[in-house]
Amino acid sequence: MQIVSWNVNSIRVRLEQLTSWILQESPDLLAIQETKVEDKDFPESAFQDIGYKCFFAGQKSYNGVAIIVRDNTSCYLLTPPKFPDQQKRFLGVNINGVDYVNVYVPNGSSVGSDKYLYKLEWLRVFEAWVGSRLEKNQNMVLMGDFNIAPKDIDVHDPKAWRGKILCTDSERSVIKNLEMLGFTDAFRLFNQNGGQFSWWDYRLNGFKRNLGLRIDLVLTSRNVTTQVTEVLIDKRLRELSRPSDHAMVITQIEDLGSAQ
DNA sequence: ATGTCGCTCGAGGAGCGA
Repeated sequence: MQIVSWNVNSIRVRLEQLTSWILQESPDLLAIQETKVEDKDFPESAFQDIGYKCFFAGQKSYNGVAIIVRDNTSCYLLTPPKFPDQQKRFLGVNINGVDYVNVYVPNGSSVGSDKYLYKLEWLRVFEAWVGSRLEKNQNMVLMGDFNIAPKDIDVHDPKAWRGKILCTDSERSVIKNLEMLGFTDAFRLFNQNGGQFSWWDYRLNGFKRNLGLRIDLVLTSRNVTTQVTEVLIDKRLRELSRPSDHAMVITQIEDLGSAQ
């Protein structure tokens, strides 16, 4: 099972990049964030034309998530948590007994702002949902744009970012709490190096200078972690003209015998 | 270094969010 997380930053602008990539790589599942499109305008047929089907939860202008799978994939949608409002940031499916949960965690703007408080509240609801869901199903993959750099090694300039948005102890404690539930930051199973980022600001020529953060994560539950064989950050689409500001995270998971 | 994108509203460019 090859699964991909990508913050597309407008699926309409990046549609050609995305469908071309799918045709080349034939992934099994894509979790897409920041589609920025209402459901009635989601470009569903572009994926149907290449043999994939879509689930999507969108809104005008902001946010929006989608899960794209092969059209013969047998799956059902998960019931989302009760979040504080209607922003479209969560979409989960179950395939062969494994939950794939796609999240676009609020950015939080700046520490202390209303948006920051909303982010922490949203994360509290999410964390509680994960805890209760785990009691029913121990096979879980949490993936998406978490808008949290888990550790200083995930930040190009930890001193400059210390205590700033995406790097506060309050945000990072959410990752630690999920780890206490048994989840693992799968990328770090295979790569302990610094300088490994998934997002670079469009400004300041951030990508070419590798001024990035690793905020796009795949967190696997204990049962799944043992089956993960590879996690890569694929920067190829970030190198194209008119790129998203995020790179893809690609994860390979072997079959889960116990999950069937 | 207020830097760059994408979106909306509405018809040109300001304002918002990231």
